[in-house]
Amino acid sequence: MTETASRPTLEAVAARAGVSRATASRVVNGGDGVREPLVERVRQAVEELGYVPNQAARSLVTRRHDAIAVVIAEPETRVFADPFFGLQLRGISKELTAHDSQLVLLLTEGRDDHSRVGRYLAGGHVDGALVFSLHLDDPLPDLVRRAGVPTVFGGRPGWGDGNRDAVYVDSDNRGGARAAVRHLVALGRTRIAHITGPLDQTSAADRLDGFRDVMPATDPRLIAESDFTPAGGEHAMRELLERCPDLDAVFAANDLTASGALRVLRERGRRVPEDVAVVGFDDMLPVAEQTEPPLTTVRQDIEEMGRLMARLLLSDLDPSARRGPAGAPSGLVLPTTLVRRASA
Amino acid sequence: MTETASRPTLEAVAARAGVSRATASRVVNGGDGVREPLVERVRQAVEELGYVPNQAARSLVTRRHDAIAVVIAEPETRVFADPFFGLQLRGISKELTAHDSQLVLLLTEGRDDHSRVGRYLAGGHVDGALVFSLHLDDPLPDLVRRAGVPTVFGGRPGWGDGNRDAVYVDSDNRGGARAAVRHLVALGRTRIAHITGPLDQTSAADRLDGFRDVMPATDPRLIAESDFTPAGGEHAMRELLERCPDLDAVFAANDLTASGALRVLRERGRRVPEDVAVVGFDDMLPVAEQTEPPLTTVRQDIEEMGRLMARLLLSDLDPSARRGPAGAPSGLVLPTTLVRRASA
DNA sequence: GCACCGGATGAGAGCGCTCTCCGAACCCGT
DNA sequence: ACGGGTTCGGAGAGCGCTCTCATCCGGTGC
Repeated sequence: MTETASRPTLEAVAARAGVSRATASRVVNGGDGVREPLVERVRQAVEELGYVPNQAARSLVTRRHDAIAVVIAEPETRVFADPFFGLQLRGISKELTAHDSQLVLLLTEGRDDHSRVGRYLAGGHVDGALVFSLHLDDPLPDLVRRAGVPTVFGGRPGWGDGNRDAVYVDSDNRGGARAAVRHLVALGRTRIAHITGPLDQTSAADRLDGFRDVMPATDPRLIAESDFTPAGGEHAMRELLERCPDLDAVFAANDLTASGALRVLRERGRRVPEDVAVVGFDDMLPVAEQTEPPLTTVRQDIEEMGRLMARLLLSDLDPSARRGPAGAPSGLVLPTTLVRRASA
Repeated sequence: MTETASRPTLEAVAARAGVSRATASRVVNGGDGVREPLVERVRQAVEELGYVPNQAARSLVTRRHDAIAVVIAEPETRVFADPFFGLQLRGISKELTAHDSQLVLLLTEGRDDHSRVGRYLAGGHVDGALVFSLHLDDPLPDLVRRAGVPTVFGGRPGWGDGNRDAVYVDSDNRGGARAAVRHLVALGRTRIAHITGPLDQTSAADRLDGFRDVMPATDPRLIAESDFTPAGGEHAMRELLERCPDLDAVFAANDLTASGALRVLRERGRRVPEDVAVVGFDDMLPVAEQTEPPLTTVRQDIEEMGRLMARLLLSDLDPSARRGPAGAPSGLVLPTTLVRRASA
């Protein structure tokens, strides 16, 4: 115990158990085809020596790494201003843990950093990748595809080039938007405005589509493009009030935007929800619960989304559960639910 | 190019460059002691073949992994409700990238999961660890120490057992709290209350200490223990108003708590900041900027904290820059700054 | 009782890399 | 030109593991 020596090897375990390295290996890897008494002896040796397999040596021969990369590409610092990724990571982590896989986190640092990620993925250091690519013009999906690593995307990637058969998990942005707007309609609102997110992101585009599904003939002046930020929400709200002073509801593409809109409405003396009903999207708790009044919004199960991505990837990697090349479900969409608070 | 064959090995590079594997290796690892023309030839071969070193093979012999673990131990889902860890991760990632190291993320799933992390760290899969352990009674620091992996802590760990010489990076919670309270004093406030965080976390304890530094003789009824949540803040604020209706300022241990307090103050008709001035802590943007009124608070440079942790760990690992065993700075405390908004 | 069979075990060959020798080549001074 | 010192480059031994194969065992059918 006092020895600073290196960790025990399989060899040592085998010696202690009085078996060959091969048998020891078999036991360590599940023990199939080894008779019980031997299994027991090896197990005990492992225990006594505190043996932990050397992953590097193992990878060298198996070419598996029991590790997957999580790539988060977001130039903005904004990324972590919201709990979104954190929750996804949590979901991913849970699933990976259950499969004894490790999570290698790759954050791209600015626009030029993509090649580093590409090189890493192509380098075969991980068994697969979960990629969060939010922008339509993001070079990342392409890069990843070329790296030839099994990949699952978080959020529907833009339909560039070869992304049509990309595997992804997304929440039902469109359906959620529909639910939100229908809720406003049910409230008797007729002049319903929409503050969009940046439309180069599929989530924002899908939410806009959902809005249009319910309000196909809406006055274009009731739609203001924005950027998912509170400041953007304020700006858009001012614009909308100017263009359409008679609006009686706002569906904001996310909670941050909604909070900005709320502020402007208050400032202009419009009561919420009496004069103007407001619905957000995301159910970003620290925001949605703290607005004045608390925000009615659309919740997505973000952690579940992460978990699902991981599960999908892992099943993709597991040869024993290989899905047919055809008919593979390439997109998985999680339901969203409306959370009623005070704002609508 | 069409071949699905495995990636090129050093052997292949060497062959193509017309040198031995050893020389190729030397070039790949910096090229010291190899003459220019050969270096060039090898570089070119690497380029042409798209050679990427097999990290597993390399680790097997060097016993380095160029990877560090980031351990985040937080039983609550709360963790990612705030951008704190995200920003730290960003800082850490930046620093690691600059050193060609990878980031392996380990999230503990509940109380019983510590042993898994301990095993992983002890397993020698990573070169070092950055550990976020927020609770005084957290078993993690102990575990990590026993795993014998070089470690830097994020946030001052509790002074349990052998933690006295733990290396950590923290922000100046105490100093920040002092600044916050001094600001309130400068505003002429005399009945200043403090809503604490959970006092089993060093950050909360340190902030309380800072409060006491400035208000040593404060009425104990002006201190309410809470839990860093908005709901907790509401509860504490109600309690405080009941006990001390004449209070004219509140220093909340974090922004979430402050937002809850703000809501109660508004509900009770106290004007902020006229009747009661409020200061928070963290400068958690989505919250602090959105409260009504916007929150005066204490900002900490979280990303820098992450970066510093990584730098510290890496320099610890780098034998060429080995610091003396004695006199090693074990704690690094980053400054905090007061951000004035409208609430105080 | 003997050839035969199937399953459990061991021997050994690598996986791709680094790094320690060593020999070869080259520099200088004389 | 030649010896002594310096580099530079190559050969080869592993790092710890998995996995194929050969081996060996006990049992079965005739």
